[in-house]
Formats: sequence, C-alpha cells, structure tokens
Amino acid sequence: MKAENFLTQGVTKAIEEFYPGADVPIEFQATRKDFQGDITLVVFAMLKVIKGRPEAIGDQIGAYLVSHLPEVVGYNVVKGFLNLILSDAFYLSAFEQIINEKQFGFSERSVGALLVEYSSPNTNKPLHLGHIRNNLLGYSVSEILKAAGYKVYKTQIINDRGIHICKSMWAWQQFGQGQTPGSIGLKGDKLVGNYYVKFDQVYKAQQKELMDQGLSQEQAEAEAPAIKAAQQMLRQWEQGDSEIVELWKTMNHWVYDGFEQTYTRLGVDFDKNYFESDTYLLGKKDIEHGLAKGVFFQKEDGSVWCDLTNEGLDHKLVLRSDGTSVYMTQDIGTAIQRMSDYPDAGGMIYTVGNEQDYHFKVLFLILARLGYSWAQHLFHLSYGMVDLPSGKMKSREGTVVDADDLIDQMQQTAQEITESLGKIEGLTAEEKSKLFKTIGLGALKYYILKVDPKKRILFNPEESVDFQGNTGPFIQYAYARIQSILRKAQKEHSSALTIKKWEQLSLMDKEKSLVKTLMQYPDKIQEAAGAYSPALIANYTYDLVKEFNGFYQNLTILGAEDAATLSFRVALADKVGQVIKSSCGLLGIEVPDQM
RNA sequence: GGUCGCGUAGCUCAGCUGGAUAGAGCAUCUGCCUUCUAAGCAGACGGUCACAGGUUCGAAUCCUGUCGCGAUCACCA
Repeated sequence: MKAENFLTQGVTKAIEEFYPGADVPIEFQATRKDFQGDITLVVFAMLKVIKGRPEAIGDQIGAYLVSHLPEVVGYNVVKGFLNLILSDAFYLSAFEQIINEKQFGFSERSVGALLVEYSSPNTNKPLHLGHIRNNLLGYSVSEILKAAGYKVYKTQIINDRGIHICKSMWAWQQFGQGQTPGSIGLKGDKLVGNYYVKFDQVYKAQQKELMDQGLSQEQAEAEAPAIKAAQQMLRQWEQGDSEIVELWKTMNHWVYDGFEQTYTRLGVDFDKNYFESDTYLLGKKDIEHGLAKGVFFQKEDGSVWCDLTNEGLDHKLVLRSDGTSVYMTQDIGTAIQRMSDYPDAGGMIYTVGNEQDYHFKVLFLILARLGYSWAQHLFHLSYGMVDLPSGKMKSREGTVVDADDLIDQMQQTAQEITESLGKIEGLTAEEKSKLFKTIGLGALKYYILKVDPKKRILFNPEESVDFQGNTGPFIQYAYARIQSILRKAQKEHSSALTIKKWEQLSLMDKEKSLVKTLMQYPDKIQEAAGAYSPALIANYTYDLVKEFNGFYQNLTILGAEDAATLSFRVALADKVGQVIKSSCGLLGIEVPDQM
C-alpha cells in the first residue's frame, strides 16, 4: 500500500475533525534529504481554504496522525511543511509486498492496444546515427508502453520506391559490373549506398559539363543524362517493366538483409513492415470522400486542398492538379489502412524527427476532420536531431556517422577498457566477446536515451561515449556487483537466507531510503508511458543505482550481525538488481552477470 | 516574416502537474582498494536557472515581451 493512500485518508479525517466542511487540497512530496522525515505534507496548499498559521495547522495534523495512524511514528514542522516519519513496520510490509510480485512495476491491467512506428528508412543508403536515435526511442517507448499495460504493435514503413531508389539502381547498372554483396563481401545496404553516392558524383559532373556549355544551373539539373535516366527508370517501374522491377527487387533485398543485421545488433525488431511501394497509391480515395464531405476544396486547376487557416495554419495541398498524390496523401491513406489492419488499436505513435512537426500536426488535424475517432489518439514522438560538432550530418559531404561503424567502435572501446581492468580473466573468448558487445551497446543506448527526446543531441564521435558516471556501464556494473553478492551469499550463507522473519528488524536510513525508491517504480513506468519518455526510466535507474552504491559501500551486506538482517539485506540487493534489470530491459539494454 | 521547439555550473544533462538552501556526471582538487568487483564510494570547488516584466504566501517551473540557437512554412519525401 502506498503511503499517500492511507495518509490522505488520515489527513482528510483530521481536517474533518478540526475544520469541518473544509475541502482542502492534500499534497504530498518526498521529504528533502536535509530534513528528518519520510514524506512531507505541504500545508501551504491548504491555506487558501483554511485560515491560520501554517506551523500551527501542521502541528495539529501531525499530532493527529501520530495518535491515529500506527504507520506514523513522528513528525516535525518546518514553515509550511509537515514532515512525517513512518515506521519500520510500514517499510518492511511494503517491501514484502514488492518482493512477492513477479513483474514488479509492470501493470497487470490491459489498457488497450497501440501501434508504434519507428525507423522508417530509405532503401538507398545505410542506417546512420540519426536512425539509431529513432530506433532506440521507438523500441524503448514500445517496451515502456507494454509495461504500462498496452498491447503494442511495432511497425516500420520502408521507403522503397521513388526517384532516389532509381538513382542507385541506375548507377549500379552503369558501373556495378555485376557486383553483389556476396561477390565483394560487403553488406547490401552499404553496397547500394555506394552507388547512390556514385550517382550523385556522376550527376554533378554532368551538370558541370552542361553549365560549361552555357546552360543555367536549373537547366543543367534538369537535362543531365543521369537524372533523365533515373526518371525514365521510375516511369518504367511504375508501368511494371519486368526487368526494372526485377532489378529493384534484387537491390532492395540486398538492403533489407543489411538492415536486418543492423537491427539485430541494435536489438530492435518489428511486428509488421509496411512498404511504400504497396501504400503509395493509398489515400486518393480518402481524399475523394473528404472532398464530398466538404473537408477539402478543389481549385480551378483541379488540385485539392485543406483549409487550416482557422487553426492558425495555412492551406495544405493533398492532391496535385494532375491527380497524383503527395506525401500527405500517402500518410492519410496509410494511417487509415493501418487502423483497419489493427482494429483493436486505439491509436498510433509516430517516431519521427522534429523537422516534421508541422507535417504531423496537419496530418492529425485532417484525420480528425475526416471523422476518425482514433485521430484523437495519434501522437508524434518527435525527437531532436543528432548533430555533430561540425554541424549537421550530410551524406553528400561524407559526415554521416554510420550505424554499424559506431557500434563497432563502441564495442572496441568497451573491450579496451574492460581488458585494462583485468577482472574477467576467467571468461571464455566467447563470453568475453558477448560482454564487450553488451557494454558497448549499453553505453551507446544509455547515452542516447537518457536525454529528453525533444532536445537535440550533440554527438562527438571522438570523445565517443562515457563509461563513468551517469552511463550505461555504470548501471551494468552495479548489476554485475549485485550478482556477485548473490552468488557469494548463496555459497556461504545459504542457510541464513531462508530466514524471512523481518518484523523485528530496525531499519537504517539507507535501507528505508532504498525501499522508498523501489516503491516509486510502478509510478515511474506509468509516468514514462504517459510522457513517452525513456529518459525518465533512465534517470530513475541511475538514481536507484546511486542509492544502492551508497548502501553497498557503507554497509556490509554479507557481514550483517544476525541472520535476519543478512537475509533482508540480500533480499533488498536482489530486488534492486531485478529492478535494474527490468528497467534496463525497458531501455533495450542488456545487463551482464559479471564485468 | 508567421508558427513550433530549445536556452539551468567550464562541458554533458536532471529538475513531474508552481514549494524548503536549484541537483547529478565529466573536468579540477582531497581522502578511501589486508573485509561482498575502485567502471566504485565520501568530500571540496563551481549557478544572476538567457534577459525584462507579470501572476502569488511562494517561480528554473505558469503568462507576456526581448535576445540567441534550431526546425518548419514546396504541386519534395
């Protein structure tokens, strides 16, 4: 039972007794470290309803609670703050309740289903640092939502068609000499990416040549043979030209294989993939319906628009004058399609960078106007760009941080640090390599997830990611130490561990404080789910570990003076370990038994 | 120019729907490895919460304005 619940009842009764009829706000907060007490009633908030000195009111309520509630054993009043001291018995029973829960903190109620979209790559280039942030966020938010009781369908839309795909296809046809990922031993996404770059080089050179012949920049861009060839390919693809479609399929599959490897390394997965080649024609019918319903209007040239001026926005094109669709058209159609694919889903979360804030604002408005009830439950999980010290990542300038390279680099660093510490000599080569992966990825994931999604991240590849302080490895290390304690306790004190009679124990402040922090875990998960914020979980976990480290360093866990204390402390360490593991799970971070 | 977001210690970040003396890590300095893993712990140093007003018992937090940074406002995706 949470302290707030019975305390609120107690305070309500006290108010009824002293100030009958007064409807006062009852507000609790954690007691600050420098004051004595466990939980604090903010008396200030009551002053609007009850007249009087806050100290006197606090005193009155405090005395009432001590005499009426067994859990409250003392109080003190500082200005408008009533600090309450709770009994050891309360903490012990709260802890016992916690350790008996299988999936502590995870909601058992089912509260509906949601679709989460993330990643959504183009098939013309490999995944980079920006995708990593997207993937980690989307995956983690999915896990957090599951923990909060949602059924989650993870999905991505693969942008597998369009002029940009044709560019790499054309370049490969011209210069590829039949190369395949297998023939040159290169990941498929890298191979295709190289030809995308190759296209750009050739295209640029042709433009320059044409401009030297006197054409304007614009003319040169339009007339260069390379772009004309790519455009021709796109037309052929749209007409279903079998040779082009075959080439397209082959090259896309190379890319999918490459992506799959990267996703596996990152530990992310999807329940369903949508392909733009299947969905790009969707939406036109919905526009027609909307036009009939008066949601849209048509201009003389035939183009269709949505008037959003009364929302403070402008007119938005939803269908070109030639009747072809734009990005918005597709997104309208895809959203409707998905919600009919997953009838139990009550809403959708789009993990997409903040440069598309405007797009999603408009998309959600249009879907609402089209009359879909689920449009109220669409959320754009908007995140800031990942910038480098040199500025934005630009693929054409070669300043992109490649996802695979970055993961390699992190694992390399993890290996160097781990080996220099020399604590894992007993492990096999296989175990070691798994450990380096776990630590390297843990560092990378935590580094990215601990910051508020909407803030931009400045990523310095040279300084890379820390392994000390508020980092993934710090948390993993705490977990590994706890496992070491448990192993040792099992070996040397197993008989004492069966003793579970803790009622007589008198708890130390550190122990109470740890139990208190553990008790907040379920609320944290709900809060993180409501805010779609892995950062909340990350920071909670860090606080818990800091708290545990203080406990760990200053109390001897295994050297406890009696068997009951020993069993309690080991159980506490064990539970802290479990919570660390489960919240790392919410962040997609693995946790090693030894490091 | 319109709209949206951000601005907290030298650096990287916490700070929830307003509450006590604004917190961590890195960096710098001081202690702690015969006792459960020192990737750790304890401590010192470091702040006009961009700036100016307002709301109130109380503002880093809410409102208005200013400045700085970023994004966006395509018959591109």
